[in-house]
Amino acid sequence: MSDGSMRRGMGWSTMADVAREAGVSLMTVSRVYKRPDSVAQRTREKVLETGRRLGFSPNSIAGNLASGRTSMIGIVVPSLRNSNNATSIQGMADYLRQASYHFMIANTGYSMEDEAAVVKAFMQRRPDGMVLTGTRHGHETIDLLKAAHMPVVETWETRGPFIDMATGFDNYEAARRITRHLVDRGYRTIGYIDYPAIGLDRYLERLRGLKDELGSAGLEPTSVVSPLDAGDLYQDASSFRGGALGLRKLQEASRDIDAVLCASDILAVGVLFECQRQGVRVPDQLAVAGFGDFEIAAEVPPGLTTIRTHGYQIGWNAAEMLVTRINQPRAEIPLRDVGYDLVVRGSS
Amino acid sequence: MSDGSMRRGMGWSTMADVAREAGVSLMTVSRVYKRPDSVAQRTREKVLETGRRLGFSPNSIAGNLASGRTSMIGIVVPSLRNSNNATSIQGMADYLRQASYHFMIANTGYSMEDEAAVVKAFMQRRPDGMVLTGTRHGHETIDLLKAAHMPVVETWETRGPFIDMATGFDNYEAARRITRHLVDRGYRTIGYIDYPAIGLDRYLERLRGLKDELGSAGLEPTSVVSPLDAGDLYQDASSFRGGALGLRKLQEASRDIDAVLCASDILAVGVLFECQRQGVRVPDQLAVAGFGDFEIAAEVPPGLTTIRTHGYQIGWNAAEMLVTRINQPRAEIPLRDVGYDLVVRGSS
DNA sequence: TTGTAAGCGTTATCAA
DNA sequence: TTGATAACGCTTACAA
Repeated sequence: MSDGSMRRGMGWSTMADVAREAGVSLMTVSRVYKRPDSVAQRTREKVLETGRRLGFSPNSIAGNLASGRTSMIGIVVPSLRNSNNATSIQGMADYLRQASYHFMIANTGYSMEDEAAVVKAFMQRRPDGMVLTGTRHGHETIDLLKAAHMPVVETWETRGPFIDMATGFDNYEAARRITRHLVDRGYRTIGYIDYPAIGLDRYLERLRGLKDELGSAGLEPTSVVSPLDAGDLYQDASSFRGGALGLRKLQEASRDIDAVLCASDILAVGVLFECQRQGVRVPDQLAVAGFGDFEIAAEVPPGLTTIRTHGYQIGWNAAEMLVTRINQPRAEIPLRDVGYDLVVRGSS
Repeated sequence: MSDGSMRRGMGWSTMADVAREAGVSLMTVSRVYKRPDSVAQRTREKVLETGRRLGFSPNSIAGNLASGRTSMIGIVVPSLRNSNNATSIQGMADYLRQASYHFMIANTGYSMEDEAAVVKAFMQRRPDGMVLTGTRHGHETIDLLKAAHMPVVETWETRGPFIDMATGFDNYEAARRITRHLVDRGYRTIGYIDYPAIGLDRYLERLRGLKDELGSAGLEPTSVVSPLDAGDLYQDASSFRGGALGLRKLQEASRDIDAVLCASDILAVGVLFECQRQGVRVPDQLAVAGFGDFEIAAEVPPGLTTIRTHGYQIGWNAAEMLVTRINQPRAEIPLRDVGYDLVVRGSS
């Protein structure tokens, strides 16, 4: 910051100030900060030195307006507290950072109306791309994004239709896989604790996978409970308790359950805790399995059998696909399936 | 989107398009979208209807440039995966949303150089305010923010000096409080497992509090270990393992430890898991205490004694202070101490 | 209540 | 390699 360079609202010096001080044209200053190589070294150094002296910081808002590009991504997630999301957000953050993009982020609280509102609000800032969680969205949201030709990546699922691009894994197959594991291990009466949020496709897919797999094994359909409860949903963090609650519900529903599959590791760990309190031995009296392979799954005794998802990779992919498409608007970018892994531990 | 309204880079209609179609001036359209009440109802309806028809969405980039305000906040955190941060981020998100602000967020990976780079990059987008985590920052960062007269809130600590505003709690006193609890319970040889990241003031404060409290109780200084390990630090999530590792280090250092205090609940839960694996009874053979009161603290058997921090409130406060200051640049906004609570559970 | 004029600080474009 | 000029789409300030 300096002398006579104060302007209106802010106290920033501008390119014009630097240009005048350095005795070059506005455009030269612009070039120095945007594509330094396109300016002669002597000129560049003079300009940079002047810029430093004036405390100049390029105003990207102005640049955005002039160029029509913002280098900004909008990210929409159901919750900011969900550690699953956190991992994929970190993946996006890491990719975007090295690509010189920033991102704004908002949560919808699992509500489609809120999602629509967020997307609409984000659009006014003209992001270069947008990342959504899941594949189920309101018509308004979809129409808006499509009409604007906004590059969009939907995450965590691989079953379309998609607005534009997608990366994730097959929740249905993953659920079948871990169910098959339980069946192979000899468990016959498998309870399911659903995610405490309604209507998310990826959780519906998991449940469907479980049911189909049990069906093809000739087993009775499972007993399904959900610890759904407004408080839980809003807090989102409170899912250990949800798992404990779910186990109790299952126990009420039928006494002879020998395994419990949970829609997430957090729920499953809650089940393990409840078993410990009840003196139920895992896996002898009850097997437990989760979904996600969060860090705790490996650490909680006796180790939680689960499906490892690749959240970080999903985030990284999403960002990479977006940036690719931004730079090559006509590129056809196919679905990226990051897969999943069955991880067997002591709980089964 | 419509007919002849396609423009340069983007395909958006502009206020000028709407104005022409609706037969009013540009300013009237602007007013309709910014302060609807300042326009006659008939006019307003006509403009809105036209806007809808043209798929008009106000370009806030242009608005920002003209008005010198962005309604954008920059948030800088050490890690996006840390659930402690997640809670306070949610607090900010909730406040900012109702105040019609958006935010961009970036993580520094606990590095001051990265923090400086992030702050510098954010500044180019001219946010209306900035939130930093902690109170220790590089000179460059501090000078930049001060020179720009950027409203800034530092979070999670209450000991200055501050760049501008701050909200948090007294980590030193909180650590003394929970240490006193352990001492009162009769524990005499208290080990400490430090946070696996170096030089963060709030963790240094916690350790200092522990030492001072032990000192005034006339007890031997504690045995301190840190599960520090590059992998842990980078992943940040891997702290359950850090707790287990820390316990083993403590056990090697001295056999007669009867209590362990941890710099975070995650570490403490890792200790509980390790105790379970080793067959160590908690709290009979070893008491365990954490810091944070994450959801798991209440759920893990036998319940974790800990310090409840008010992360959501910290986030909410930070956002509120920022918005207040933005609207009243000369307002003196004092430190907001959200306090802490000792929560005693079965582990002690 | 509505309109006119003058920027806001950059970048695209074309020319030198 | 550098420069002149015209946008970019909106808001502020003032006028009617």
